Amino acid sequence: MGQDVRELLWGDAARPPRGRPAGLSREQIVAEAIAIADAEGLQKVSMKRVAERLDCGVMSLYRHVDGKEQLVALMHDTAIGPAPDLSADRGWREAVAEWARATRAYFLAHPWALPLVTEDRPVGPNEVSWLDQGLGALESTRLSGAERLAAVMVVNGFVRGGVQPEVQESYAGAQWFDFMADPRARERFPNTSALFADGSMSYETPELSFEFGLQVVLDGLERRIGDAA
Amino acid sequence: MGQDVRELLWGDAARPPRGRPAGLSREQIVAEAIAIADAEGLQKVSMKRVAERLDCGVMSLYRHVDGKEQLVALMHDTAIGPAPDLSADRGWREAVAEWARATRAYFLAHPWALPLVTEDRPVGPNEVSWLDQGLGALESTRLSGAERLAAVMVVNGFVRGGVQPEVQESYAGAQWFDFMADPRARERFPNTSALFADGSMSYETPELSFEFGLQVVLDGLERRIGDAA
DNA sequence: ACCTGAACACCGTTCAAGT
DNA sequence: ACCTGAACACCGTTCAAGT
Repeated sequence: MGQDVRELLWGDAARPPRGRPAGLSREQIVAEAIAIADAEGLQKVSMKRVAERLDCGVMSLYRHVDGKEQLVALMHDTAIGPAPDLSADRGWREAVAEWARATRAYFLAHPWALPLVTEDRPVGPNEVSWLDQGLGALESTRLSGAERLAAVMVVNGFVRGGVQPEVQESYAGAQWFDFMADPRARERFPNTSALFADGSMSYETPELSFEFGLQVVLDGLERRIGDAA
Repeated sequence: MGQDVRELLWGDAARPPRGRPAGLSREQIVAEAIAIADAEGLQKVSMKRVAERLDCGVMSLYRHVDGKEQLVALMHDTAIGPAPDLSADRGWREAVAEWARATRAYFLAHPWALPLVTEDRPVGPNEVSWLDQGLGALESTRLSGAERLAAVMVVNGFVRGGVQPEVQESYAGAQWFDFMADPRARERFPNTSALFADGSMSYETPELSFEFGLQVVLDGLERRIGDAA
C-alpha cells in the first residue's frame, strides 16, 4: 500500500507513454465519478456506470486506476481540492474559523464525502494540505505539536458532526423524528421530546447551530492557548 | 419509512404468533451479524454469512428483518445499547464527560459502527436514549433547547473524530504517514512534517489526546453556560 | 399459512483472448 | 505491447414453488 499511496500522491510521473491516442485519462474518470456521486449519491457510482459515461469498456478503466477503492479515494481528494491558504496575518482564531467554514462548505457541496471520510482509506495530497493548513493556523500559539494536532481534530470532528444533519435528507425531511409521534416515545425520552415540542429540533437555522458550535470550540481552544502562553 | 421506524423502535408487539417452533429470532440474527462485524468487519456481514452461521436458508432471515439496511440499523442500535444514566447529582461537566467517554468506549468496542453512524439511516430507540441522556446532562444549565442540542452535537462530533484514528488500522500501523517518506512531501507540508519529526503523530497516547480534546470542548461549553446564566 | 429454493439483476475483478 | 471482452465469484432481493 505504501507504494500505492505515494503513487496516488505524486502520481502521473510515469504514465504509459505510448499506444493509443489515449482517449481516456485518470482525471476524466475521476471527474465523471464525482459527477455521478454529486447527482445520485456514492452508491450509484459503479465501474460500469463510469465506463458507460465515457463510452469505453469497463476494464479500460483499470488502465488508469487500481480499482474501486483507489477511485473513491481519488474522488475525495480531487473534490476537496487544496486547502485555502490561511497563512495571512489574521490571528489563529479567525484562521481556524475559516478553515472550519471551508470544510463545511466542502461537505455541503459533496455530501457523499461525509460517510467516506470516516472509513479507513489511503490519504491524498489535498487532504494532507488541509491538515497542514489547519496546523499552520495554530502556529502562532504556544500549543505543543501534539496539542495542535488534537486541536485540529477537535475542529474537524465538530464540523463533520455539525454538517451531518444538514446533508441528510431524512433529517431535513423530518423522518428522523417520526418516532416522536408515538406517545410512549415522548414519555421515554422527555428531554428530546421537550426539544421537539418547542421547535428546537426543526433545524431551520443550520448556520446558526454551526456558528454556535464553532464558537464553543474556539472558546475552548482560546482558554487552552491562553494557559499555554 | 415512518411505520418501519416505529416498528423498529417498539418492535416485538405483533410478532407472528403461530407456526414453526420458531428456531429463528430477530435477536439471534442481529447478534450473529454483530459477531461477524466485531471479528471481521462490517463488509464481511452478508445475508448469506449470517444465514450460514444460523444454519438456515438465506431467505429465512427476511421473515425477521426487512432487509440488509434494517439489519445494519438494528446492529448499531443493539450494540450501542441504552445510554448510561447520567441523572445522578454530579454537575453538568462531569456528566457530559462521562457521556463522551462512554460513547468513545462504544466505538472502541465496535469499530465498524463508526463509518455507519455517518450514513443516512433510521434511528433506533437506544440511540435516541443517548441523545436524551446527553440533553439531560445539560438540564441544570441555562442553555436554550437549541443550544443544548448543538452542544450535544459538538461533543458527539468530537468523540467520533477523536476515536477515528484509534480504531483505524492504517493509522495505528503508520501506513497513514507513508507519504512522509517522500522528501517532496516534507517540503510541501512543513507543519505536518514537523509534527511527524518530533513524534507528535505517533499516536501512542490516544487517551491523552482524547482527554485534551474533551477538556477543550468542555471549557468552551463552560464559557457559554456561564454567559447564559 | 408458513417457509425457502431457484432465479434475477446487479457488483468488482481475474484472466486470457483479442488486436 | 496494449487493450478489453467473457467469465467468475460474489452481492441483496423478488417471486413463485414447495410443504
